[in-house]
Amino acid sequence: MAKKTVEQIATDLNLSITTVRLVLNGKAEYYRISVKTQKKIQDYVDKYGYVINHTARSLKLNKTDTLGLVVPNLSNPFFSALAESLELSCRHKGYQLMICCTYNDPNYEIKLTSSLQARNVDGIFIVPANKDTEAKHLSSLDKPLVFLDRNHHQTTSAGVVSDNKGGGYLLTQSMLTKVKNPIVFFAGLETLAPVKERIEGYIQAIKECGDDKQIIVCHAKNDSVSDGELMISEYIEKYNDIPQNFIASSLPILEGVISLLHQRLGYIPEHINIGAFDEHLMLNFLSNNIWSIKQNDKLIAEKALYMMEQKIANNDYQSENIIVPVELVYRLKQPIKLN
DNA sequence: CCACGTTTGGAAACTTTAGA
DNA sequence: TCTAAAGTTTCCAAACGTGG
Repeated sequence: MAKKTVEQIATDLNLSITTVRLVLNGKAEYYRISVKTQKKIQDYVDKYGYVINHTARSLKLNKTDTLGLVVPNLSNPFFSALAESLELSCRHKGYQLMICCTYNDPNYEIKLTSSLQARNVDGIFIVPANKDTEAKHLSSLDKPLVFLDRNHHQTTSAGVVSDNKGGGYLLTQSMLTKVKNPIVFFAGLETLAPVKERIEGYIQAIKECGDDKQIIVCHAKNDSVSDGELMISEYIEKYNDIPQNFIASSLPILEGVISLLHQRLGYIPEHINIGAFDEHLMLNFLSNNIWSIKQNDKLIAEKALYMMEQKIANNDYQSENIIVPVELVYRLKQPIKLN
């Protein structure tokens, strides 16, 4: 069946385009279109259907009711959770969200954002790869921008991030109450602001504990499972031992670390104390003591969308950087009681 | 310079009402 | 009953950005 345009309906019913449009857009009451006419149009639509042409609408209105989201990837569960929360928030407010992945390629990130702009999205949420790409977006895009997850401290930018330093501090401090040996920090890419901040929190907590504990930070090339594996195999080679306590700066890194331990040993030693950034239900199924920092993706999404709406509504909206609190989740294994 | 399909402000066309 | 005013319903034409 050929799709019907407003014009087609108007022609077939001997009405004007405007009248049909008003009824279709629910403005019939306001413009007091007669019930007879309304019914005529309604019956026609019930029979043949009508799908609005958003391209034409956008052409006229110069807005698409579409927002863009640029994230590094969706395999990191934090980003998929964030994308999902944002998608739900957007849907709730009548926006369609276009989700794009950079796969950690800064050049591709630039291409994606300008491509979104070319498609006339009303605004773009970006998880920027680094300070340079963030600056580039700010200077070359003229759409409202809201940065997520990473704060590179640009004065003019709007952003929503988690309290990463606080999270690192909280996590380390809590582990220290239970742990004797040093805690190793397995970190993703060092240039990423959240990683840096989490390490700062870790170092501060260790310094404050006064036990003269060692600070050990290992860096991976990237925030990926394979680089996590590589990082711990280098650690094992260097220290000729597996770490007794460690913190992973992201879930992909954690996956890499425990996956390599599993490959090498055939199991994950239960005595290892694990600290993780980003919460995941599957952590329930490890037999270790586990502390994890849960980011509030829902709140991040809500704040970010609110900010975006402010920016869309008026150009001189005062940009701000919001820091969203995190939550510590722990799973301390109780010894099994027999009898 | 038109075509695409929609939105928009302004106005035409028609109907009802009030007053004489 | 007639007329003008008021109220109601519908329509017109231009514009949006880009490719052919």
